[in-house]
Amino acid sequence: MAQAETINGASPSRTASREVRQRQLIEATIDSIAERGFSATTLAMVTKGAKLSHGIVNFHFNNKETLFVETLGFLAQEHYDHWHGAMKAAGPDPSKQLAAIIKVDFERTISSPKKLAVWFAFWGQAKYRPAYLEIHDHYDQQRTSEIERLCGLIVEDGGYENIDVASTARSLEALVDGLWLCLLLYPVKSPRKAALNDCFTFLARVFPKHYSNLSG
Amino acid sequence: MAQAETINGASPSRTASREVRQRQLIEATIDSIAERGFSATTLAMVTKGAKLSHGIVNFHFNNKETLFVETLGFLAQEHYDHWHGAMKAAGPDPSKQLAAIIKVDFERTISSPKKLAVWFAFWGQAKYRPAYLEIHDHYDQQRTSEIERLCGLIVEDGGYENIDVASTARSLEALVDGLWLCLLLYPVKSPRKAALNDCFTFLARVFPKHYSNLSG
Amino acid sequence: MAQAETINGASPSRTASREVRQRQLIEATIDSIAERGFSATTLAMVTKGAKLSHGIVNFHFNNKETLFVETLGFLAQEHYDHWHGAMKAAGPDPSKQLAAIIKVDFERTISSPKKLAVWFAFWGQAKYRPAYLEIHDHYDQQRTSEIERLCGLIVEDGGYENIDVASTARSLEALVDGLWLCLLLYPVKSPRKAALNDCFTFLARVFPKHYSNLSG
Amino acid sequence: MAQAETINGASPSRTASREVRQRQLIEATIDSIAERGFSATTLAMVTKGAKLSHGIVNFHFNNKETLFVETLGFLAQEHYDHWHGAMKAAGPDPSKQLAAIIKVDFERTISSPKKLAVWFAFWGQAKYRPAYLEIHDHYDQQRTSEIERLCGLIVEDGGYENIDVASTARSLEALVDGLWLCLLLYPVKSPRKAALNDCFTFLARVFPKHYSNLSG
DNA sequence: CATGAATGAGTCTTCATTCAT
DNA sequence: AATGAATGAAGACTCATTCAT
Repeated sequence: MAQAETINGASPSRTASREVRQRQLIEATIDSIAERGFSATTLAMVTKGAKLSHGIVNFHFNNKETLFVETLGFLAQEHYDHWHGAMKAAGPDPSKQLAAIIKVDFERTISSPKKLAVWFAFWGQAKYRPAYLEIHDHYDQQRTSEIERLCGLIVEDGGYENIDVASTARSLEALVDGLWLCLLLYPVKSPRKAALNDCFTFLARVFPKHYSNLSG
Repeated sequence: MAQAETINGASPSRTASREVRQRQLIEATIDSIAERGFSATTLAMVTKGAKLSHGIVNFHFNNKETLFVETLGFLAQEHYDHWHGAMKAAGPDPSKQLAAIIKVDFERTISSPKKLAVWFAFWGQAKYRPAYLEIHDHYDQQRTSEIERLCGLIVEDGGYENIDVASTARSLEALVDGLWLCLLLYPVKSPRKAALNDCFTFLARVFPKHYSNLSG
Repeated sequence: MAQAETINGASPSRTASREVRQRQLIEATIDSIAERGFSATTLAMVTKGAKLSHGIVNFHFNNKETLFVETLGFLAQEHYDHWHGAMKAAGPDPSKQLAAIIKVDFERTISSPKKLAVWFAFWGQAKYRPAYLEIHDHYDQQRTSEIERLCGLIVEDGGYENIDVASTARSLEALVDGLWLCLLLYPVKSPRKAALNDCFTFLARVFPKHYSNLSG
Repeated sequence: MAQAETINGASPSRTASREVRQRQLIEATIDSIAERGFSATTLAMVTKGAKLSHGIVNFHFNNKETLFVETLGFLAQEHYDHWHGAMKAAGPDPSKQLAAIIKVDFERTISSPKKLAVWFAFWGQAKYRPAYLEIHDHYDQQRTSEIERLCGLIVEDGGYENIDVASTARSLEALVDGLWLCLLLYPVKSPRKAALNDCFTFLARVFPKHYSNLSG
C-alpha cells in the first residue's frame, strides 16, 4: 500500500493513507501561499495544486483554517527538527552548537524564498489568529531557552563580562529574523551566505574568543 | 489647505476636501488592518470605521488596492518624516544622528502595536504586490544609504578597523526589524525600551568609542 | 418614487425602497416553497423568481434563515389580519364572530394550495427552529384565546351545559388544521367548501341553537 | 428470519441479513429526522446513528430518497398494523371497533413526539414527492374506507338521522390530524390523553347513543 | 460630493454518491 | 457484505464594484 505511493510515475492509488494525503495538501498549501500569498490562497488552488478534488480538504482537515494551522505546525516542526538535529550533531562544544543552530537558519531548505514567504505570511496574520501565535510561541520558546542556555555556557567558558544573556539571545534571534525579512524582500541583493556571515560577525563581537576566526 | 475648507461657511464634515477624506479613509484602513488583519479588512469595515458611506472608497481611491497602496505610502512617509527629522535635529555628530534614527524606530508613534501590525501585514503581502515592494524599496533605500553614510563617518572618526560598513548597516536594520517582530508577537514580554537598548548594545559593540556609555 | 414601482409594466426602478424589496423577496420565497418545497428552496431560485440578483438576500435579510423567519411572520400576520378583521366586521353577535373567523380559514387567499404548502412546510420544521415556533405561538395564542372567549359567550348565551370551553376551542382549531392537511394532500377530492361545511357541522353539534340552520 | 442469522455461528452484527440492516437504517433515519428535522438529516448522520459505515446506504437502498420512501412506508405500515390489529381485537361491535382505531392514534408508540415529527416532516414534503403521496394515499384510503364503513354501521345501528357518513369520517380523521399537530407543536401543554378525550367528545356528539358514557 | 441599493463573480463548505479495497 | 477515501456538483454567503439618485 505505502509502496504504491512512493513508486515514481505510478498513478497514485485512489485511496492513500490519511497521512500521505494530509502531507500532500500541506505542501500544496505552502506552495500556494508562497506563490500567491496568504489572502489569495483559495482551497481551489490548493487542491488543484495537489491534483486532488475540491471537497477533500473538508475530509482530511475540517476547514481552511485547520489546514492553515496544520501547515504552520508542519513548518515549525520542520524548523525545530533541523536546528535541534544540527545542535545535537555539533558535538559537546556550546559555541559550536550555537553556530550550528544559526547555520541551519540560512540553509536552503529552511530559508528558501518559498519558506520565508510562508513564515512572514503567518507572522502577518498571527496577531489575529490565536492558533498561529500559540504554535509559534511553543516552538520559539524552546529555541530561545536553548540559545540562552548556550550563551550562558559560552559566557562561563570564556569568562566574558558585562553580558546580558537574555538580551544577547534576543538580539541574535532578532538579527536572524530581520535578515530573513531582508532575504524575503530583496532575494537577489541579499544572499543567504552574506546574511549568515552577518550573524557570525555579530557573534564574534559578543564572544570574540570563540568566534573571531569565523567572521570575515 | 485646511484653511480653504472653513472659508466658505460650508460645514467641513459635509464637503471636506479630497485630502481630508482620503486621510480619514487611510486612517480607518490602518485601524482596520491593525484590528482585524489584512485579509479580513473589507471596504465596508473601513468606511464604517471612518463613519462614511459605502461607495466613497471608489470615489476617492479607485480601488481597494489603491487605498492599500496609499495607506502603505502614508505609513512609509510618516516613518521617513520622523527619522529624517530626528536626524536633522540631532546636530552635526554622526554618531548622535545615527542614535537619533534608531531611537525613532522605538518611539510609541512609530512602533505602536497598531503600526507594527500594519507593517507586517504589508510585508506579508509584499512579495505578491509589486506596488508595495516599490514603495518599501523607495523609502528603505534612502534610509539604508543614510545609515551607511553615517556608519562610514563614524568609522572614519573612530578609526575603527575591519568594519564592513554595508554589512553593519544591514545588520543594524535587520536587528531593528527583528525586534519589531518581537514587539509584534510578544507585546507584553518585550517592551520597546528593552528593544532600543539591544540596539545600543549592538552599536556599542561595533563602535565602542562612540556608544559604550549608553549601553547597560 | 413609490409611484414608479406600482406602475404596471414600467421597468421597476433600480433602487426601490427596502420594504418593497423585502416584500418582493418574501413573496418569491412563498412561491418557491409552494412550488418546490422547503428543503429544495434555494436562494438562487428565490432571487430568480423575484427577478433580482443573487446577493440581495444578504443585503435585505442577513441570511436565508432570516428570510424564512420573516416569510413565516408575514404569513402569520396576514392570517391574523384576515380573521381579526372578519371578526370585527361580523357585528356584535359572538356566534357570528366565531363563524366569521372560521370562514376566513377556508377563503381562497388564506388556504390556497400555495399557502397551505408553506404552512405545512414551516410546521414540519418548527420543532427544530425555535424562531418558527415562537412566531407560530405568538399568533396562535391570540387566536385560541379569542376563540375560547367567543365559545364562552356562546355557551352563556345559549345556556349550554356540559361544555368544556377550552377543549371545544382546541377541537375546533384541530379540526381546521386537520382539514387543511386534507386540502393539502388531496386538493382535488376535498374542496374548501366541503371543509368549511364540516366545521359548521361541528359547530352545529356543539352549539345547536346557534348554528343548526347553517349546516347541511 | 431472526433465526437464520444465529444458525451458522457468524456473529450477527458482522453479516446481518439485509432486512436487519435495513431496519437498523430506517430506525436511525426516524431518529435523525426526529432529532434534526428532514432537511438537516444527512446520510452521514443516519449511518453514524446506526453505527454503520458511510457507504452502506447505497448498498442497501440505492438512494437517500429510497431510504426515505422506505422509512415512510415502515411508519405507515406500523400505523396500519396497530389500528387494524386493535380493530380486529375489539370484538364485533362497530362502535367499539371505531373507538379502538382512534385510541391507537394516541398511544405512546404511535404518536410519540419522535413519530409525530417524522409524520409532519413527510407531510411537509409530500406535495413535491409523488412517492410519499402514493404511500400515504395507499394507507389512508384503507383507513378512511374502514372508518366510513364503521360509521355507516353505527348510523344504522343507532338509527341516527341527518348524518353524512363521508363528512363525518373526514371530520374525525381531520380532528385526529389536527390534534397531532397540537401534540407536535405543544408537546407539554397538550397531553395525548386530553387529545384522545377530545375525539371521544366529538364521537359522543355525533353518536350520542354509542359514546356519551365515555366523554367527560 | 455623497449615499446606499444592487450586482455578480468568487469562496468556503456540505454531502450524496462512487468505488477501490 | 462492508468500509471509508475520494469526487464534484451545488448551495450559502461575502464583498468589491457599479450606479441611480
